[in-house]
Amino acid sequence: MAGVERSTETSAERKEFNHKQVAEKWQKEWEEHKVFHAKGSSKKKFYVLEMFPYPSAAGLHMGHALNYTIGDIFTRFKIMQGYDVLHPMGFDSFGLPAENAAIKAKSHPKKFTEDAIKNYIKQMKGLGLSYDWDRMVQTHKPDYYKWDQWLFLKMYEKGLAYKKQSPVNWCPKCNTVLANEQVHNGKCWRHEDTEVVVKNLNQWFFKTTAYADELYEGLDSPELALWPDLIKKLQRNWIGKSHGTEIEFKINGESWKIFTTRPDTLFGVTFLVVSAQHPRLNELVTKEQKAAVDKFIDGLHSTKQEDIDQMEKEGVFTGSYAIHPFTKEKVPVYAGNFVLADYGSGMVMAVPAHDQRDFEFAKKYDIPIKQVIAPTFITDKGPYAFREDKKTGERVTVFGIVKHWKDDKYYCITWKKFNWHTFAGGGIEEGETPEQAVIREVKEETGYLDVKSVREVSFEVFSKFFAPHKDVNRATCQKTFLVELASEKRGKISEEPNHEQEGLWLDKKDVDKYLNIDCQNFVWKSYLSGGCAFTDYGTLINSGKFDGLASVDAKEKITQELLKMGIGRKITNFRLRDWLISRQRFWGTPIPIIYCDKCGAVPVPEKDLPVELPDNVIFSDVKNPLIDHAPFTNTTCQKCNGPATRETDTMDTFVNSSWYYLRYTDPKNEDKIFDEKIANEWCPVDFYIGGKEHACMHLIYIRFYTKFLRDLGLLKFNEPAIRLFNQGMLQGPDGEKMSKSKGNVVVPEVVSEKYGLDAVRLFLVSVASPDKDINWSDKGVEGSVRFLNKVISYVENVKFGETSKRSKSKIHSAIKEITADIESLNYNIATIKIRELFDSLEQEISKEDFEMCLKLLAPICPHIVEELWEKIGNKKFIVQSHWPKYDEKFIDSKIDYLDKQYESLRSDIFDVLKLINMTNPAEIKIIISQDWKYHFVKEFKVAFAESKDFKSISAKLLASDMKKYGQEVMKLLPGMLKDQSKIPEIVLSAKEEKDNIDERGVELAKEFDCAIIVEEADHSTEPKAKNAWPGKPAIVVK
RNA sequence: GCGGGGGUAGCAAAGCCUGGUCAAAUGCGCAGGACUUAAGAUCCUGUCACUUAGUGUGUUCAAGGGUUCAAAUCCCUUCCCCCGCACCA
Repeated sequence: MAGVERSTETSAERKEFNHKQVAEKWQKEWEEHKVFHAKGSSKKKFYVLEMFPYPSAAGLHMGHALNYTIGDIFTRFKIMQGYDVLHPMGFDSFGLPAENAAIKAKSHPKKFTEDAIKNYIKQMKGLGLSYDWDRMVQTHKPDYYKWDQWLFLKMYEKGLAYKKQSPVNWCPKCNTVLANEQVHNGKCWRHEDTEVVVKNLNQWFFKTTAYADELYEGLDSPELALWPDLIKKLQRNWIGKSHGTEIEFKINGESWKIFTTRPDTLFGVTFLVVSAQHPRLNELVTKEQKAAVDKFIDGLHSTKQEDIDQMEKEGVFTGSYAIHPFTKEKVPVYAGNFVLADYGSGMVMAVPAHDQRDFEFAKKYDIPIKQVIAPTFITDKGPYAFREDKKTGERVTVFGIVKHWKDDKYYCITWKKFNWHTFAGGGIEEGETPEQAVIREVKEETGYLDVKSVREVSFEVFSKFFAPHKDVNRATCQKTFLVELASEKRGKISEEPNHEQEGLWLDKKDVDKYLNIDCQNFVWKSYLSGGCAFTDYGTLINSGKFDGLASVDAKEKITQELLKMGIGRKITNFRLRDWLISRQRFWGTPIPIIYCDKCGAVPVPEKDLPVELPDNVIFSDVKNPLIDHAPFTNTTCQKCNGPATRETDTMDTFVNSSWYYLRYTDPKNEDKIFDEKIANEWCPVDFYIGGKEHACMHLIYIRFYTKFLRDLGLLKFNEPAIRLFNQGMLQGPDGEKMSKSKGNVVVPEVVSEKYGLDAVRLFLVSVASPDKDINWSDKGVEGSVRFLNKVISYVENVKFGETSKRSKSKIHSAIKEITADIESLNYNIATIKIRELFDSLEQEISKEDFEMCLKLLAPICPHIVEELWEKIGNKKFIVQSHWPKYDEKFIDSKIDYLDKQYESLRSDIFDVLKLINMTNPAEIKIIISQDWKYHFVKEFKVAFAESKDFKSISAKLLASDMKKYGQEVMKLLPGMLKDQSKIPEIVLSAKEEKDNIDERGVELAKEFDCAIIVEEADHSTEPKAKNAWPGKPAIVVK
């Protein structure tokens, strides 16, 4: 342990380069020179935004650091590219934790909040993040939430803010409303013995559903093209647009609506279910059923999620019947616990045959199940594929799943001629019932005579195929029965050409493998499962004039018919609900509404905003202190001047974060929420970074607000951000989420003190792609420290002069790749390339070229790089220098290839030395391949590109000058064809290869401490010379 | 149940979209060597297995199948892990 301890100390300090001082020095310099101030004057603007934090008392953690580093790197990159970058930070400072702390300490949440903010700012500044601090917003300040209230009034004006009854979690002991997070397993977080109850309270809502369609359709718009697909999918799901049909059922003469996405199953309706919470439920309950229904409703405990999850589908008959719009049959109406009151119309039609949930319900309450959709199998491949050009003959068939009299075995039949594996069965004859037919068929085909019982299993199934021997299509409707045998008593198999059939008994588990016809398999599975709903599409049966239609067509036709009858219409439904913004809490934006006995709810006039939270309140743990705070609540009505009281509910904190990105553009405006011109210049945000956990809340709300503000005429765009990025989570070294209880929390200050801030930054972005979760690793950071030390010592020893061609090529291709990698957020790849670049630098380099390298590292390790930048004699900040541009003319792929070749030569020499166990060779001879082989490879590649056939390639090659080397060529060819890795990607010439190795001769001689001789095979006397190959010289060690 | 993301060498993690240059970048770990009185640091080498005066062979990218001259990469099936949503009619 002691050794480890020492090692890190020395590694961080050995260069007499005090990381901490360097970091502080440059942070100060940047601040003094206002390096990160957005000017707003330039045309080339860029807006980088990270989701602002809730300032928790625990302070900034490493995960924040990762999140902000991602944005910081991008910001610096964009500044260097010459953009005027807006990169602000602020605080989402209303929220429960501060209020809870205040309750505990009998203090004010403002104090906790502002202390936490101070701490956050200090920490963030300590991380050297590139924020324009002059633009900070804090949502708990009246000059900010004033505009929340203003927006509320605007929504109220447009009818988008409204009040209605809604259930909330209520703790009877606390006598207060609880947030969802405060409910633990259905109990109050402070009273573990107290059940939370659901209470209906009058609550404020924002009508997000007014924009549901646009929010949904917008996901496909080009404006969100750069949002991650994942987020868009989550939102799509959340908004949940579904198309369906609304149908009216008459119940007791009244009209009741239901919503369905499957109007094609309408004829299968055997009951209706109304939500137990339906406001009009009572109208349906008859006197006789009242007691039962009341009992049922009392039995429903709460609407808490945990309970709902485990709840069985239950219901009770209301006593009323609905009239089926087509069949005019009476179908019973049930009240059920599984129907949502606020989705659709709070009532559903139940089709047990084709909906699993309805199926279970029907089984439980013994309600008839009526099949109206037949599973349909159309053979579309092979000789029996259904043919449009042939006539179709329809017939009804019966099949028997024949069960053994003793064992759990089933009788199956092979139709040799067709290679069909089926159960026994066939057509129905004149005058037969299906049961009679199946018994007859079974007897004929199996020979068994002693049938114990017959019962229909599975659905009627349709299949369509072509019968080649009859030259017609067959469309069959198949009924399936379980036929149980009583004994082995057997007669003659009488089916006519019985030599074409072969029957056998199969174990239950083998049947499905044996059957090779889809519809037979379907009925078998259906029999095994003991029955379940068939929920797929198929062909309509038992549906009057709609029989024979496919589901898809039937949906349309049935809806049309209902429309004609005036009792149905096509509608679109959304899962998205209106946004409940009321919070029975103190620490939030007060809702600017007053209540007057005479005038009701009256909005506070704009000129009286903000409605401020009072400072001198007394917190108790019982309820929102605003309620008893007379100076706040008592007011006068704007309309009648009579006495009135203020709304004491505050707004959900998501309200505050739904438009903050706009306020940053004009944070100090006292007259307006923001200046439209400025906001429209900066926005939408070019690059928005935050966690994916916000997919369905914050990111929906912020889109909603953007659209609302657009409709107020304040914005000229539809979506808040052009590009969205979801960073991964940083986990502890153990791969677990960091938490105090697990003791795996990594604190930014502590580690940057130990390893240096830039090393930590480098590590954070080099472990993995920033959108993946990563694990903290001390060892990993040490690796980053090592690399930075190398860079520092390189600068100490570098000789500025000429850059070699090789380095030049490397630098320019690095610039090209790294620029693209940073742009696309592949920071991890960028860091690897930066490491490779610095590792490849030679002692001598031109100053300009080295500066380009340094710039590439600047966004990731800004402090050290700034220091080195100064050290090599630069005045202006490196962040304000220009991002390097690559020049294609310096990039030489040949150099790369020669480098690779050289590397492999070195490693081959190592191999040989190791193999012959020689440590001090006297001489190493490197023999470059014969000249003709280069031609051979070149010509081979040409021939190979045309054809991969051995004969044609060899013919082509032997027709050329290669004929001279025919014997060798023919020896080499098969190998090259077999293993194409032997084909060099670039073929140079013997001379170029020799020059390359000659050039490196000194290096090699030094490395192996011996004489290096390079010669060409054509002039070599070594027998090994013949082994040489283009790109792979022969090696002889002495 | 629905939806999403994954499974790559001791570990972490690239590669997959756009198949060949992939026994697979890079970092960590580990081993050997150089330097050193020594340790640390640094540098070099190796790190799937076997084999050899050599650049070879074998078996690998969760498992199985398929497409292809060629598969970590494309298609199908199965298994496992993670994460969202959850009675949405």
